[in-house]
Amino acid sequence: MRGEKQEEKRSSILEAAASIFSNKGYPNTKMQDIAEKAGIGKGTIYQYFKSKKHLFRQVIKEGMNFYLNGIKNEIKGYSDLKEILKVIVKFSFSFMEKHGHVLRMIASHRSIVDENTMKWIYDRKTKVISLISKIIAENTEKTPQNVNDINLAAYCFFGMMISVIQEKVFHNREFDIEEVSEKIVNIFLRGYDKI
Amino acid sequence: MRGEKQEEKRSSILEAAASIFSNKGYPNTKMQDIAEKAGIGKGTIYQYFKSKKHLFRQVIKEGMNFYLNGIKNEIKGYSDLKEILKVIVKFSFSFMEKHGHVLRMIASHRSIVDENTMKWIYDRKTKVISLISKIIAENTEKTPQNVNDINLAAYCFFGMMISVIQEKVFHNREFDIEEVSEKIVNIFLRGYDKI
Amino acid sequence: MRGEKQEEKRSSILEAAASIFSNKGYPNTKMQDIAEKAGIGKGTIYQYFKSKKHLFRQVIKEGMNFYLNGIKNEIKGYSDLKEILKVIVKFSFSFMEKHGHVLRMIASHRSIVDENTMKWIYDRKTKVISLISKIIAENTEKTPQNVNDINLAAYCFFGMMISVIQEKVFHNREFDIEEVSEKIVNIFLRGYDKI
Amino acid sequence: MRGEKQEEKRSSILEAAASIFSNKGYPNTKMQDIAEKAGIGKGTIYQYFKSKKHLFRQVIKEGMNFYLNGIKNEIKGYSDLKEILKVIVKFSFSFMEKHGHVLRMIASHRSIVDENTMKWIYDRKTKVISLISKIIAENTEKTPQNVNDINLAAYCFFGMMISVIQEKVFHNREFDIEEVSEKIVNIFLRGYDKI
DNA sequence: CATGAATGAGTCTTCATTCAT
DNA sequence: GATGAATGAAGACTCATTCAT
Repeated sequence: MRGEKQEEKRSSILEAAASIFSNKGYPNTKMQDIAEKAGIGKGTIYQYFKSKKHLFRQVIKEGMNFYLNGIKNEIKGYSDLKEILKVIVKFSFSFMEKHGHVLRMIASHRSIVDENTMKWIYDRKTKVISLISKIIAENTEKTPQNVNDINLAAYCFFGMMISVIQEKVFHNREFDIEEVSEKIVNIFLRGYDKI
Repeated sequence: MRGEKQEEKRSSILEAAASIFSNKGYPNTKMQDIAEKAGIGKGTIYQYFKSKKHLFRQVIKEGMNFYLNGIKNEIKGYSDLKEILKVIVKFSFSFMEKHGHVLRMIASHRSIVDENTMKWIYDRKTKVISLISKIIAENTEKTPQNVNDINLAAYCFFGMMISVIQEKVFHNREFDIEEVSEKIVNIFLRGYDKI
Repeated sequence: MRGEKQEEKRSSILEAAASIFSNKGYPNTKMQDIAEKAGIGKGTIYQYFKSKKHLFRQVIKEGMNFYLNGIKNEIKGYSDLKEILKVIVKFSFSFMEKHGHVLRMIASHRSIVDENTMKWIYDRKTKVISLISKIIAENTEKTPQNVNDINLAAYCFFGMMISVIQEKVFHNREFDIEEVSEKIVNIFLRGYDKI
Repeated sequence: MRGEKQEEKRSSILEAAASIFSNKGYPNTKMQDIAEKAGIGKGTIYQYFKSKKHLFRQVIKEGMNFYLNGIKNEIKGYSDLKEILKVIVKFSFSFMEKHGHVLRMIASHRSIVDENTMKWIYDRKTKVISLISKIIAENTEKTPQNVNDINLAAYCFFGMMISVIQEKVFHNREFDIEEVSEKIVNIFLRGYDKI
C-alpha cells in the first residue's frame, strides 16, 4: 500500500517547499534546501514530484485549495457582506504570514518560472477572483449588476487587500488585525470619502 | 565628449533590459539577450553597468523616476481629487503596458533577486505610496486625519489599481480606459455599495 | 560509509590537479582539464573542493605535508649532518620530478593567485625552512649560534638546492643524483673554495 | 623621425609594466593598469608592443640586460672573488627591490605565461648563470676545473642569493646588507661549517 | 599618432536531475 | 523505496585586442 507513510512524506516535502519558496522565491530556492528542511534526501523529492517546476505548481495548487477552502469555511454562517469580507481579510492575513509566496504569486501571476506556468497560475487566480465575485454578488442587496462590474470590484478588493497585507506582514510589526480589516472593508464598501 | 552618444547607448541598454526583464522576469533574462536586443556586444553592457543586478536596479530606479515624474506631471492643473486619481490610473495603465515589470516589482517588492535588492525596491515603493498619500491628503476636504489612515488608503488605492491594470494589460484586450478608471476611482472614493 | 571510495576520488582529483598545476601553472590550468585528467565530470570537483583557489591550496598543503613528512622519514637513522643533507637533496629531487609546482611555489611564494594565498604559501615555506634550521642546529658540532644565522644558512641551503634541482629536472637529462647531491652539500658545508 | 619622444613613451610603458608585473605577477596584471600607471591610453601600448606577451618579454629582456650590465659594471676594479661576489649580492638586493618579478621569473623560469615564453626565459637565465660561471672561473686560484662543476657552483650561488634576498625583501624589514652579503658569500666560499 | 569604446572568446561556478547502490 | 554522488548544460563576467574617430 502506498498509504499513510507515503502521504506523510509527500506532505512534509510540500510543506518544506512552500516555506522556502515563500521566503526566497522560486529561483533562489534549491532542491537541496527543500530536502534538508523536509529531513529527507534530495533524490527522494523526485519520487514524489517530477521536477522543481511541478513541485512548485503543486505548492501553488494545494496552497490555493487550502486558501479557497479556508475562505469558504470561514465565511459559513455569516450573511452580511461586510462581515464576510472582513473574515476574508483576516483569514488572508494569517494565510500570508505562513504562505506568503503563494498569495503573492497568485496576485502577480508573473513568469518567475516560465510562460506556461505563468498562464497556469493565472488560471488559479481566476478561481480566487471568481469566488470573491460570487460572494459579492450573492450578498449584495443591489439590483443585479453587470458581471464585469462585479468582477472589477472583486479585482479591486483582492488587490487592495493584498497590498495592505503585504505591507503589514513585510514589516512584521504589531498591528490590530481587527481594526485594519474593518478599515479596508469600509473603504471598499463605503469609499474613502465616507470613512 | 563622452556626452551624447554614450548616453544614447546607455539608454538603449536600459530600454532593452527593461523590456526583457518585464517579459521574462529577472532570473530568466540573460545578459546575452539584452545585448542582442540592444544591438551590441555582451561585454559592452558591463562598460555601463557593473553587473546584472546593478542593471536591474537601474531599470527599476529609472522606471520609478519616470513613473513618479509622469504622475506629477500629469496631475498638474487638476484640483479635484477624483480627477487626479483618474489621471493617475490612466497614466499607470499606459506605463504598465510599456514597463510592466517595474510596476509589478514595486507592487510586490519581493526577493526575486536577493534580500538587499528586495529592501532597496521596498524603499522605492515607499516613494510611490508617499506621493499618493500626499495627493490624497492635500486634495481632500475631510478634516485632517490620522497619517496612518491616509497611508492605509494609499496602499488600498495603489493595490486595487495595480490589480485591475495587471488584469487588463495581461489580457491584452480592448477596453475603455476612461470607463475603467472612472469605476476604480469611484469604488475607492465612494465605495462599491454606492456605485 | 563515506569512507574509502570518496577518499580515493578526492585523491585522484588532487593528483590530477597537482600534475596540471605543476606543468601549466595556476592561471593556465582549467578546471575542465583537471576533471578530464581525473576522469570525472567538471562539477564533481566542486563536491570536494570549494573553488579553484581552494583546490590549489590543498594541492600545496598536501604536497607540503608529503614533502615535510617525506624528509622527516628519510633522515631517520642518520646522525651525520652531511649525510642528512644529502638525503634531503636526493628526496627533493624525486619530489620535484613529481610535484614540481609545489616546491617551486613554496620557493618563490609569489602572488600567482592573490595576495592572501601568497601569504598563506609563505607560511608553508616557513615550515620547510624551520625544519631545515632545526636539522642544522641539532646536527652541528659548532658552538651554539645565533638563531638568525642558522636561519640564513637554511635559506641558503634550500635556495641552492632548489636552484640546482630545478635546472636538472627542467633539462630532464640523465645525471648522477648521488654525485650532484654530494657536491651541493659539500659546497654548503665546506665552501666552494675547498672542494 | 621616430626620435626622442617616441623612445621616452616606450620607456615609460616598459617601466610601468615592470613595476606592475613585479608586484602582481603576469596573469594578474591588466593592460589597463599598465596604461594608467604610464599615464597613457590603453590602445597606445599596442603601438609599441605587439601584445601583452611581447611586452612582458621585453620587460624581462631589458630588465635582464640592466641586471647583467649592472653586475658587469659594479664588479669592475675588483679582483678578489669574495669581493666580487659580495658586490653581486648587494647589487642584486637593490635590483630585487625595484624589479622583483624579473629576478624571480628568471630564477624560477616557469610557465606562468606559456611553454614558449618559459623556454625563452630559461635562455635568459642561462646568460646570468654563464656570467657568474665566468666570474668564478676567472677569479679563482684553484686549478682549472670541470666546466660542469663551475656551472653547478654558479647555480648554487645564484639560488642561495635569490632565496635570501627574496626573504629579506618580502619582509621589507631593516637589515644590514653589508653583513648579510658577507655571510652569504662566506657560506658559498668557505662553507657553513667554517663560519 | 593616440585613444578608449566595443567586442566576444574563454572560464569558473551553480544546481536540477539522474542513477547506481 | 531512499539516497546523495556525479554530472554537464547554462550563464555571468573578465580582459586582451581591435579600430573608428
